[in-house]
Amino acid sequence: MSIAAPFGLKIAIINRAFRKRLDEKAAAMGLTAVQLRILGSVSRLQASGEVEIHQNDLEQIEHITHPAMTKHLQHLERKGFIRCVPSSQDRRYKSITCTEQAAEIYKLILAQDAEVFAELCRDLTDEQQQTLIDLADRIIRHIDKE
Amino acid sequence: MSIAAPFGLKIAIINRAFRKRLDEKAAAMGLTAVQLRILGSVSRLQASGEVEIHQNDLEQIEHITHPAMTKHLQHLERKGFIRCVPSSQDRRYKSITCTEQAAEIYKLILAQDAEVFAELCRDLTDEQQQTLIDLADRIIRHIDKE
DNA sequence: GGTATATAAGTAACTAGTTACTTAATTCAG
DNA sequence: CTGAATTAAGTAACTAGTTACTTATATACC
Repeated sequence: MSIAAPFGLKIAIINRAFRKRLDEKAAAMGLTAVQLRILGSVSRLQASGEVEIHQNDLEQIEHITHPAMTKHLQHLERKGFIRCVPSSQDRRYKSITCTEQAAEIYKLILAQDAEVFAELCRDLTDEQQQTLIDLADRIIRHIDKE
Repeated sequence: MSIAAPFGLKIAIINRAFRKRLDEKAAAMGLTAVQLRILGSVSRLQASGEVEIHQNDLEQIEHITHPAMTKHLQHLERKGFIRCVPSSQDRRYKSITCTEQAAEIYKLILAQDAEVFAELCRDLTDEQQQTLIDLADRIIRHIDKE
């Protein structure tokens, strides 16, 4: 039944399955999958010594549009995971920082994402899993070219 | 940048890119990508001689939850693409039929999905494209097992 | 026949995403 | 130095998806 389906549907099905499983793990922190992933990116950039993190940067990393990211950051700020202040250099930018409780969260999100991946791809060999990742990367590179 | 990203993010990025492109094609008929896909499933079931099509069946095919499907069908009915009547056998079910204008739409959605697939996977060989489809099918089979 | 259970569908309230538009700060041309 | 173009962020209104709950019909057991 799923086998004859259009590819767009297959991607949508896998995407929903992935998010559902990650949502369950993220709920333990009072977050959703997407919020946790964004928080992870802030955490990683901060740990890597980035001078200032802007909403703009996160939009490019997550491939999310402006209004969506605005809402995610408002949720994260309201829950006390991040803090946003206008940049002193250019007051159009807002400078985003993690609070202490979120400092090393990027390790957690990476681990949990890997768990869900392993769960969904249990029927695939290690080699097939790596092939899948490579193919996905190639498609994303193509998307980024445009 | 995308290369080091968690796999869940990669799937989400590809899913959004796919839906955006399909949305643009579907807009020519006054529909969204998801609505067009559901209409295609109704059309295909009807053409294959299914006795009665229920909301239930469509939810399983599309892997969509009940409330989401309820809204999609309401949109499709309001726009005149489908018609819903209570089944005479069991009045809990609603029996869904395409109007004439939607009769062979499943061919259109298949063609447009294939176009978007080809566009996104332009940098992949035919063999790699087939591998991708096979791996996706295997993951979906695993999801269905649960 | 009458009550308990199961099942199809609908509703409420929420997060996630989109396009189109507005606001505010900066930059650059004259 | 002023005014136009650029750019970061926010808002409005919408579709898409979720969980949790309600309603209504049908079945099954007594």
